[in-house]
Amino acid sequence: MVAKEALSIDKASAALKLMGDKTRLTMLRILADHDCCVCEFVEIFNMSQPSISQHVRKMKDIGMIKEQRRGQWIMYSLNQGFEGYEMLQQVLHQLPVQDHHLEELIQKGKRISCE
Amino acid sequence: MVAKEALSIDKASAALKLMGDKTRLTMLRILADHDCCVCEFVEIFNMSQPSISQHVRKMKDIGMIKEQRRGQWIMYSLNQGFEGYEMLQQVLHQLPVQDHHLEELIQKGKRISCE
DNA sequence: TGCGCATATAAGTATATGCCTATATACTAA
DNA sequence: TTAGTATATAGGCATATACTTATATGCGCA
Repeated sequence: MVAKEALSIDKASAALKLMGDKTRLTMLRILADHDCCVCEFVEIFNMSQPSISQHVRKMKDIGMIKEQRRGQWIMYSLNQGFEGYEMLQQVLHQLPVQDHHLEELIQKGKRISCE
Repeated sequence: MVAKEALSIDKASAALKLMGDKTRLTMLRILADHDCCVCEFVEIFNMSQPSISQHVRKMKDIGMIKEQRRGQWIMYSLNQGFEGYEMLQQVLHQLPVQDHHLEELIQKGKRISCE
């Protein structure tokens, strides 16, 4: 069994800085259970689409999340290949499940499911 | 066995924001192994004393670290009673040990040990 | 008391962050 | 091609952050 490489302070602090924003942390907690697209986050956070897009971009830029286009939508998910993925998971598992946001979305008929 | 209370998003993001700074994260990683005083951090980070003092204050203000006066010095340590203590520990354990900073300090004869 | 060391606070400044509106790009479907 | 929807980018603005220097406070000891 190979010893686990420690995460550098630089990389960890960059990841933690992004996690240190309430909006992004909530997004990440949601993504821990379900993939989401930008327009769902816009509904959930009641925030402008460009704001959401910028939060998402920052997380994508450091490899924390990844995107996959599905037709018109781009679905975002946690990137299991992210170097800080284990740390991220450990943090997210200490946080309350955020399913109520998705349930609201479903009630409003706004949940995207591109099958 | 009582189920562990989840940490609120608000409290977690406040803690993560503080951890998201390279200087503070390194301080915390050091404190995971050894108590330190402000003047030691000043040596280690080669930064002005007020800067260090302000970093320390932010972490103290949210209860992440605690202080104990020992004569002339104030020793800082991780606060085991901090609500996010477990999360903090999990993050810190993913980071490389920072003992080299203390070893440099000892070589320079600047390590404080108030016995 | 008064000096020296450790730490804290105040005030100023440059940069970073997070939001907005306006606009551009990408895809779908008529 | 054109309209409609989803997302990204650009630019601007207000606030937050991280540093600095100057000064105040707290403690130990002669």
